[in-house]
Amino acid sequence: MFIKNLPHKTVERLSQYRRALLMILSKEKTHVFSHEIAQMLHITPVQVRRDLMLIGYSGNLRKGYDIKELIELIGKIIDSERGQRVAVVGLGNLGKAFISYFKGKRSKLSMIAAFDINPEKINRVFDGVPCYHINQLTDIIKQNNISIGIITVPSEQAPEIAESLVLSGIKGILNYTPKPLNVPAYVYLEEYDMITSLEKVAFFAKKNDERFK
Amino acid sequence: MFIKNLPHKTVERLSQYRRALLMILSKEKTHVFSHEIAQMLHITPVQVRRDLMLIGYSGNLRKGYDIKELIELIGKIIDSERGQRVAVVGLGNLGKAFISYFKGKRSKLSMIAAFDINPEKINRVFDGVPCYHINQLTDIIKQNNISIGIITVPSEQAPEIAESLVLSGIKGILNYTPKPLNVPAYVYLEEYDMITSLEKVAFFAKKNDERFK
DNA sequence: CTTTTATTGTTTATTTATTAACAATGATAA
DNA sequence: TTATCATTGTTAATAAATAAACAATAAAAG
Repeated sequence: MFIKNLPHKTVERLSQYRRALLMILSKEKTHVFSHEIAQMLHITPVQVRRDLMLIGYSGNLRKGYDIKELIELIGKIIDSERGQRVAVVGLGNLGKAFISYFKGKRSKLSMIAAFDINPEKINRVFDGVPCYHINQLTDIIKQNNISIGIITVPSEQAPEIAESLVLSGIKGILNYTPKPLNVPAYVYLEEYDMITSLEKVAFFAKKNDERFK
Repeated sequence: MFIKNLPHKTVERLSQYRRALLMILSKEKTHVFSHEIAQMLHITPVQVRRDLMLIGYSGNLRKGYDIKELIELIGKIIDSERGQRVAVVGLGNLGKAFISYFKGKRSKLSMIAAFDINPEKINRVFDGVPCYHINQLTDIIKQNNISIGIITVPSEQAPEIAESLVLSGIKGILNYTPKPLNVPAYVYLEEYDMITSLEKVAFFAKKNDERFK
């Protein structure tokens, strides 16, 4: 399904809507109102309705949105029809955390491989994901048509890993190291640094505190 | 130091500027141009200059910005003068990742305590951080005047942990579970979900790929 | 049958964030 | 001394994101 130029933030929220909807799906409810979704995610009902408008979904005036239908539609929009395969590079704590957290999550993404240099980890399986030596990276990625790479290695090694990933034909990179990477324009890059997040929380917590006291 | 209403994004970038500046500080350079900072972080030089304008920092027309001075000024603005203490709740892979990643990072934030329910972890020290049982959470937080909490427990437990943190007087929470939390307005809450990030990368990687092929 | 109510869908307004434009500066070279 | 150059600092313009406003609708109540 094709919708032109969905805003970045809307894409992010669609993923969150789906997650939230899956959580309440079990609870024998079949429909949900925009303000209920909004409350779950700390946003406004207008925001929700606007996003749903953008993806062309219509709810029922009296009952709200059909949960199952909406989950399905979001999938049609944000998932790739043929699925996408993912690899984690770096099986330290963060890499392991990602894999175990990913485990059992539905969706069209499948975690295919992990890479490390530690001999104790290589050729073992972690939460269903086999670990290979980093020097097999290109081969495994090409063979399995893996299109997304998650970088969780020590930051010094991040640039060379990124380069290998790009050369192996990866399409998107999620970088969890504090080292900003350079990749060609045809590779989508997202960077996240935990310390930056923490410092942001610290700043606004301090500020908030001053405001409320 | 006080600057009124620094934009959210600017605060985030200030933290990144500092990180980047600390990285190049060693390299015997004393000054840096806006376009150099920009290149490191994949943003525009104007963005950098604008942010620095907002915090009232002036560079040298010919030499650029004094790296040490700028690092110091950013510290005065985003750090709390008296420092802030941090605790991690949940010592699984993600909690451990956070602690080990945090280790050795300067800044006015100090990691004081970790909490878990696993007896094998309790009363041990991880990367310099002592682990306590969760039922000691309130006591330890109050005793040590901890103001920031990071939640890395399984998502079902997140709401009760958040509640305990709030009752213990925490000022800011960084939630890494996919369960959105509710906290009073005087507590600053930041939520991050790895799967959402991954789905976003998957979406834009797919889109990018179509555009470039 | 009419009014009230709660909701959706959409347009318009506002706010926030980014980018463009350009004057001012002062070192360097002509 | 004068012109050239690369840079900063700031204002103005644009774009992206959010929120407000409100008509349309259909169920329920009177």
